[in-house]
Amino acid sequence: MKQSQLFTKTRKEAPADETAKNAQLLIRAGFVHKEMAGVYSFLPLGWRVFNNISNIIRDELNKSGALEMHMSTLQEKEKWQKTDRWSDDVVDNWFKTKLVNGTELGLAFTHEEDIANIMTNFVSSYKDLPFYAYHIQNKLRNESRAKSGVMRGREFYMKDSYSFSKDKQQHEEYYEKMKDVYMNIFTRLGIGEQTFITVSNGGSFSKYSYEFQTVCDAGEDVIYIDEKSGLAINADDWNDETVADFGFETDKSKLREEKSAEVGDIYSLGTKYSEALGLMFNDEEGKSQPVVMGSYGIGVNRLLGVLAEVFGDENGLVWPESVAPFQVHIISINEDEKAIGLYNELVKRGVDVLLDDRDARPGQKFADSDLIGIPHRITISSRSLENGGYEYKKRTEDESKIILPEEFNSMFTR
RNA sequence: CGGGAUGUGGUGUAACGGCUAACAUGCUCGCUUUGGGAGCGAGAGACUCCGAGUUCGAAUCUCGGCAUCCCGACCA
Repeated sequence: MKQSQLFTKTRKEAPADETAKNAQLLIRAGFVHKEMAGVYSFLPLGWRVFNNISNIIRDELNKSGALEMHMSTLQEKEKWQKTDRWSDDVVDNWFKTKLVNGTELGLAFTHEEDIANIMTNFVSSYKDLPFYAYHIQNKLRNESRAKSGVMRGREFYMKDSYSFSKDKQQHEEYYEKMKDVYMNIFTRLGIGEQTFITVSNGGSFSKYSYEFQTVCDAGEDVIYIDEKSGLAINADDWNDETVADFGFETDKSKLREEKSAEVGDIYSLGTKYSEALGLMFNDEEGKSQPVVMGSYGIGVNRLLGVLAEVFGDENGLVWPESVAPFQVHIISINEDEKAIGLYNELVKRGVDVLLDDRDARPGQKFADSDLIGIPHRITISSRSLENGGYEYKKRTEDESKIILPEEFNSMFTR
């Protein structure tokens, strides 16, 4: 894409009402627009990153055997009454609305009820199990307090997967596999090093569940990391029994304490939803049994915020290669012809390139490039050409070097 | 939902109860400039969040509302 066509602009200063680093950088660089507290729109650059994150998640989930689908945001009251989650006394963050005829509807804050109900149409035998589905879509929660920029909003995006199994054992197989699938995702997103599988309480369904916590100053959680096992425990769930069950060091001070942001979680749901919504199958003996369910979430926009938090520096955003809005930023300094030539060549090779062809001064182009945070920068100027080629610099490095045009042939493969 | 704070051109800030609400940045035009957010000049851009009240006089004080941020509670 040519930057002269990019309608968003960078800003020198962040709005005074944003204190979170992620929101400050994302707004300054033109990735998101704040609609209201806890509600952000994605602008072209931000949406590219969002989709790159989504696609990595998709890829890994598809490999795990899950199938992507999409559910509705408008939800019928009746389904939620079956699990006793309609009442505002039980779930206090519903957004509810009405049809013109007065029928009450809810705007989905999660989708367990919906998917369990949908699957009643397709499950009747143990031979239908197991199977896995997922969706990536917005969820609406009437949070009493939005905070941390794009990391905790009232409208946000989640990837949620659901597993449907005939028994606990079958369920455990996929559940355990998801730990690896999730860590693969976070590794590909560039935060594998700082993301820890974290023991948490399992709610009413099972004794324990697992969260995926990324070490991050802007996080809302505190975790204790056992460096030896690589496993962490959520500070909220620190108790003698859990510590013993997982063999954690009993002396808290010997563990590494970090602030962290929850980027994913995996839950065993048991048969709570299947029983309530009638998601049953006939087992080998022809006896009716409830399906054993699991749910597995990843916060997509939260990840985008976490990446901005974890990698952003004093000059702006620093995107990992795997999710950057573009792989290469070409900056032309009065050498548009040569720059367009390289641009066309790279585009032909399938590289995502942003070409700064604006009529702007070099200083501004460099500053904008740093702020936007594309991993590779190529400067084409009379100076670089005199030195025999193009000037190349990584966003994460301070020094640039001259690279000959032909050397680019082997570079920039995502 | 409890507690605290703040609302002034697009953005960031200033202004004692008293002149035509100031400065920077961004934007437009002209000239000059061209390797780290250029310089000079000329412009456009505000019912000071909304509504009441106090006062001769309100951006400024009081009350109410709305909005935003922060701490806490909540986070299926």
